Amino acid sequence: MKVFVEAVKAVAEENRLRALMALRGGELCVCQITELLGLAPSTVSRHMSILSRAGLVQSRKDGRWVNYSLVGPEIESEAAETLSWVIGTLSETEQIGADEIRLKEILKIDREVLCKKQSPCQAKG
Amino acid sequence: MKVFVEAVKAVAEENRLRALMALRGGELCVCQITELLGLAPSTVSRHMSILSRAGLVQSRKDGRWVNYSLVGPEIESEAAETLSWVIGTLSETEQIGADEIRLKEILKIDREVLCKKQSPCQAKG
DNA sequence: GAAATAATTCGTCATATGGCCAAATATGGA
DNA sequence: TCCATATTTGGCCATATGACGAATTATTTC
Repeated sequence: MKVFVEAVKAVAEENRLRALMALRGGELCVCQITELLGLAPSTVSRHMSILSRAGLVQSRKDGRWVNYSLVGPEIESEAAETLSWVIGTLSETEQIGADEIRLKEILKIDREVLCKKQSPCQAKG
Repeated sequence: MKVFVEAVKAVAEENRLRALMALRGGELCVCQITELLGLAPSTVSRHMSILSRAGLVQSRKDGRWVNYSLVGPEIESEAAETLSWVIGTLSETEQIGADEIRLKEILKIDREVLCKKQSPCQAKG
């Protein structure tokens, strides 16, 4: 029950749902999700860690980047079931449709450029 | 999306999940759910109104009592889908099993007696 | 090793949530 | 009408949550 509740709580938030839906097309790094959601990178990181702790996504480190992806349905768990259900049920809303379009644009941008755009001057001076 | 998120938020709470599962056997009044969950009647009422606003349960007034029941799957809505999914997925946990047993005992008690037991002396003096 | 930088963690804030009690609102019965 | 009483609503409190910016960590590159 605890595990199930944790998974349901994880998907009971609009920005996290949008992130999950965006991941349908394959893994994304934090800065790409950040760009899509229009939140601070730290906020997105926290959201992704909540999804990860709940067992809905997994992360893969790639140099300085961390890529998140959906757990596959072959992982038999309440989390994975929750994930497939959410994806199957939510599929087409206005918000998600708009996100799909914007994500395509975001994926055209080189990741380096995208990230720099977000923190144009981390060290000032 | 808003509707879906509201439904998911509604089921993302342990006591509300227990209430929903208890309603599988048919409608229950607030005092019966209160007895099962061991919370204050006002708290249970609030939980039920959250479930109701989200479209997962409906209420039927019967004299002084208010009976809540699950919305049927014939109501095609994201809320109803959420409900069937939760019920199908959560089905057997330790907590839910224990609740089933206790609910059987609770249903043996006359509703009048049960309610009086909960507020033994509303008006004092 | 030092600089750059993607991501995370920490500190803080505002708001939401879940709990209770007390008061208000129905409703049935005397 | 007045009383009893099942439920709801309002007030309050403690804790959880989501947001941000600042500081920290990890990793590549010079």
